[in-house]
Amino acid sequence: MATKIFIVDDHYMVIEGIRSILQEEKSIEWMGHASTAASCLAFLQKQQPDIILMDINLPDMSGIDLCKEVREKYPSTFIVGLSTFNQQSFIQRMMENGASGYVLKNATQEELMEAFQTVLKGKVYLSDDVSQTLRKNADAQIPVLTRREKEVLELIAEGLTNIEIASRLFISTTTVDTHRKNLLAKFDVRNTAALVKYAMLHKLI
Amino acid sequence: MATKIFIVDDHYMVIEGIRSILQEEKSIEWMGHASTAASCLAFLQKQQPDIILMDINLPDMSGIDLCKEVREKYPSTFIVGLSTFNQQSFIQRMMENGASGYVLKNATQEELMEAFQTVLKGKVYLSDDVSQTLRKNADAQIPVLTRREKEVLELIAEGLTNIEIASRLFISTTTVDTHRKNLLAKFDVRNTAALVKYAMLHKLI
DNA sequence: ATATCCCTCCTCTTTTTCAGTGATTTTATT
DNA sequence: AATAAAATCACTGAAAAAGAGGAGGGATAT
Repeated sequence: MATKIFIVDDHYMVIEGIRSILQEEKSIEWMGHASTAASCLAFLQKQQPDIILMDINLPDMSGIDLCKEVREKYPSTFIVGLSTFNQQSFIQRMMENGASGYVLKNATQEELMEAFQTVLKGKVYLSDDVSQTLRKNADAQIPVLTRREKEVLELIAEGLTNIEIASRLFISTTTVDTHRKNLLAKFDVRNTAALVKYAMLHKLI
Repeated sequence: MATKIFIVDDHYMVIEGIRSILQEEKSIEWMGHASTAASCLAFLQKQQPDIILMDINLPDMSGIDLCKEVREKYPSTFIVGLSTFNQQSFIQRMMENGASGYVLKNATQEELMEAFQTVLKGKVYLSDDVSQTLRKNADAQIPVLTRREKEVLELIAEGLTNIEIASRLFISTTTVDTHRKNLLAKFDVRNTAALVKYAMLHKLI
């Protein structure tokens, strides 16, 4: 039985590329593609592929969040993350949300096929570059932020002062200050500038 | 005579996608592709295509800088920027550096062909989404930074204080402060946090 | 029930940034 | 050689953030 593959990516060129790569593979059944998270979810209500190749940058929802939702609703469908970004923060969060693999958009046909075979066995597939990135930054785990910390972080990055943030969130300025200090500690940085850079780098804001 | 096309992009899937899209076009001659700026420049020493489709994210050099270099050395070759990012900062800087067009990676075959035809006539082609983005942010031009301002900005984002930056650059702290103030003014922001966010957003650091 | 995490609030001191003005010297550019 | 742009330095005062420490209440999970 052929493996049913579905793609979620908003770039026509990438879709065409994958289609062209998989065309001659007899063991693959191309089920189609979606360019938004919404249309992906709509498709899944009718049919379930074996594997979804999922871009992490989608117009309506983050692929990272979509991954979580799909895994919860359709646990029998495996998800392989697909991205141009070889960054541990993305990979880590994608895997945390139930992805079975992660490949980059420069993956070859062989890599892609190997990823599918590995994932179907219930194992995890990471391309060489990706697993290298993970190993390299094994110590530098991205910190997990609380709901409040995220809110404060976003307002900080927008340029608001503690006083302004406090009045926006209806809390005391000292509380905002505490959150700020916790953020600095979690990210292991010395000041706001480095904090914002770090957060932007890992797409936390 | 067929139009000679060359692609610079480090993503195999995108290359395959474009090749597949252009395959049936008789008017197009596919000259090949490069996945790094270096191999692109090496190729150009031997052959000159009519149009280069150039990704702005390359492993060894920014496509924006590569664009400038190629335009200076080979003025008869037109360049069309290619990116997933529909951001005015990228588009603007690409065009400033001599690109004749800018298309997104979700461009259709028709758009691509239209882009080529327009560019060959010496005109500028921007896909609908892109020109819309430019119009929308016509007022919010990204500021041009001086060499020193860039240096200071980078050190600020790394979390250094004025005193540290001063000693790193062998200048007075008041000078650093002046650069800092100029940066805030140019970006029209109130503090470091917003400055760093803005700079990261537009990939200036 | 008790341990843990999150959110909340407080004081005090030191350091850094922000705002406003003004000015001199280099370095390009025409 | 003239002009413009960039880089350099300085002073003052106000505002904000960073550093250190302590503390209580509420939710949740084991």
